[in-house]
Amino acid sequence: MLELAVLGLLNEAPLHGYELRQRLKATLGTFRAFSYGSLYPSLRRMKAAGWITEDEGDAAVVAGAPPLTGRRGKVVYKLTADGKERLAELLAEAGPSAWEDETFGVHFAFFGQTDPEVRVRILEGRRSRLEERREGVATSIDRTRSRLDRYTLQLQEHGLESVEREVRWLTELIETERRSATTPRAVPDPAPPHTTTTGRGAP
Amino acid sequence: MLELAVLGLLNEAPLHGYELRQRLKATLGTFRAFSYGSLYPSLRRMKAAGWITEDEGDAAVVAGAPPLTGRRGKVVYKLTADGKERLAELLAEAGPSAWEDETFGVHFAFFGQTDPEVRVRILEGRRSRLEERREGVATSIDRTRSRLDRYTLQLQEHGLESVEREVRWLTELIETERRSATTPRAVPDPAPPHTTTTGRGAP
DNA sequence: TTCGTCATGTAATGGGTTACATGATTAC
DNA sequence: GTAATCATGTAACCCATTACATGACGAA
Repeated sequence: MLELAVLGLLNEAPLHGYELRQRLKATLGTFRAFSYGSLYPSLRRMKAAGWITEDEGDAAVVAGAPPLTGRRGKVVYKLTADGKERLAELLAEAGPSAWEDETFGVHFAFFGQTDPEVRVRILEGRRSRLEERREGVATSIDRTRSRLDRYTLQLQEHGLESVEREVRWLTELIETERRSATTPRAVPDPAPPHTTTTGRGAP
Repeated sequence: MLELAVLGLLNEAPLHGYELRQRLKATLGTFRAFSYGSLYPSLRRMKAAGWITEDEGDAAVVAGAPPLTGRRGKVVYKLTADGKERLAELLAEAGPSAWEDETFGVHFAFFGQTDPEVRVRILEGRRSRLEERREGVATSIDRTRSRLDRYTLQLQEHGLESVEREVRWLTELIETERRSATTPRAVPDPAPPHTTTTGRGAP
């Protein structure tokens, strides 16, 4: 998880740990947050694995500065060739490991770096996963409605509506993906001639 | 978490492990699932703590059955007096431990056993927590909108809408709570005058 | 000079999961 | 009899969190 997120971000630009965490928050939004307590050890592991290297940052760049005792300047990390390979591998995953609750958001956040076909497969995988869940909850509600207490029922229904909402969202995304897939012209990147789909129109 | 859920369920009726897990699924719905790998050890701990006791279930009830070698009949658990006390303690919590993402659903599921004032405080706590988050995400989106890639933006907006939706839900719940608090008459159960959101219309 | 925030890190702990192992009971 | 599902449990692991410790740097 963190692995994909870090590799994905570093593939856009070299960053140091602190910065990385801010970007993580900004990129994943409500979806997930990571603490330094997991970030730094993770960076260490990834460095050991040869996926990233430390690139001297600001602090050390001060040229002939006296040999700093502690040497605690910023440590800027960047991807190695192996790291890019590893990232490609992670981005190519199109199974449950990409569409389960804990992982989907991170994979989605890096769809910009993901193969279009993989994107669609992940979106569809998640959608059918959620559809199953919707059926399960819906029948569970129907079976037990009368016995359920007021609050439990409310919780079930809110959950059900959340799932339904996400299914609709996914369906829209899938349609958009298909349209741009069958229209290989244009759509080279997010900023096409005019505003395109960026539109936050009425629901 | 599991602790509250288990105590809450056992307070409604004695159950054995397997049953407990089914009920857990049915009660928490989309919100959370627990595996046996956490359930059974948890039961063992709670037994050691004196909150629950094993009550002979079906298998052992078979009267003068020959001394079963393994003796692996169902083990029905029930609350002890200490367990009820512990449950009351957990249900009285009205701080972050009750309204954070991971915990709120479980607390909400047992609102039926929770003091009305605590209910409102938890609902309000969660709502203001979510409102903060909403502000954070909203400004983050505005600040970075132009730089964000298509998918990241989509993820942010979906997240934002989810948060806004939950805030509205909470607001409705809070109002309902207040109404029944100031109108001690009636309201012994769900059946409201108009169907509100219960509507599960055509697919 | 003191406060906030930038910046890096470790140790202890936590709360679960997966995979495995076992066996009883029920339905066909 | 055999498959499904009910039923209980353990061991190994995972991925993170919290709390702590340290220190540089800029602004008030």
